Amino acid sequence: MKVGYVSTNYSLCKADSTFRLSSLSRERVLKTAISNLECLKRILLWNLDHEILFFRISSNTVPFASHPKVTFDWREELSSLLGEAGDVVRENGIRISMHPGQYVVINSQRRDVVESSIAELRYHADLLDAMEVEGRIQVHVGGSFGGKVEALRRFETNFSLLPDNVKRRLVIENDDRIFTVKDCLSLFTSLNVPVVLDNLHQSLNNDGETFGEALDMVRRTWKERPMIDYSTQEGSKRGVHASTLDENHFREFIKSVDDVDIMLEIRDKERSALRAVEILREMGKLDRIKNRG
DNA sequence: TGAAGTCAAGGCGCG
DNA sequence: CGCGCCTTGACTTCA
Repeated sequence: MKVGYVSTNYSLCKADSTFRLSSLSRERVLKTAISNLECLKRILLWNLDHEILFFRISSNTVPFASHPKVTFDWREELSSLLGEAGDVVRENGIRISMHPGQYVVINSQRRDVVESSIAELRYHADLLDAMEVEGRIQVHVGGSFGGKVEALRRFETNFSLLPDNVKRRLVIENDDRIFTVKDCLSLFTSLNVPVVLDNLHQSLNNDGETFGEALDMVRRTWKERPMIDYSTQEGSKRGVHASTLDENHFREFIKSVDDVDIMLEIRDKERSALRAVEILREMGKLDRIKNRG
């Protein structure tokens, strides 16, 4: 199994810097993106030294890349840095995901929202294409306007509008209020899109199945090893991610799963990832680094 | 330099 | 019907 964390590394550098739309300029986008990509490469190398082989790249890497005001070719300008980061990923068997924000709503009933969602997804896929890596792009189903059945149908309809490089990379995650694992599985049946299982969301929003049953079901949607999101809740605040790894919970959790890669959605990022690596190693469940025996 | 004010975007729940 | 919430909240301006 591999363990990963999200977007940036607090002890190393910031890979998710952005700025205000009001200060948008070609120079500002490039300056920030260069700094984010240099940091990303440092993080990936640092992660290798610490046996962390899964990483979620920030959607902020190239700020405003999908905004209509960004008309220049950022891929061209950033190609060598994108290539360098991609080399680190490929040469070491690192697994990559991305998770666009709440404004990507594929099943929106508003045409303008669908269009901007497609643009944002295209940016994510283009970034991974430019890095020449096999990364997954993880989204939620979206809103429930008109009822869940209608909303799922709208997702299926709008899915056909996505560019091929997005379709190939897209995976769907169960959410904590509306769309359960079972709902996501119905989209796998119609669209062949794998399902990312989030344990915290599944515990808050399910159809009576256990976590183990949910995992068995989503496993069948993946050709490669399933990705799962792992978190626990911070106190009694519904859906709020823990500030740090609950080691006892994690240990028990790990006993119940095999053959998955685990993305930690824990707020202290690399700190918890280091602890999780230790625990997996202890339990003999940690993937070794490619080409290093 | 610290604090206050503002931020691209959607959708939902709550009052 | 308008507002706050999603977030280790962060950027930017103002004093």
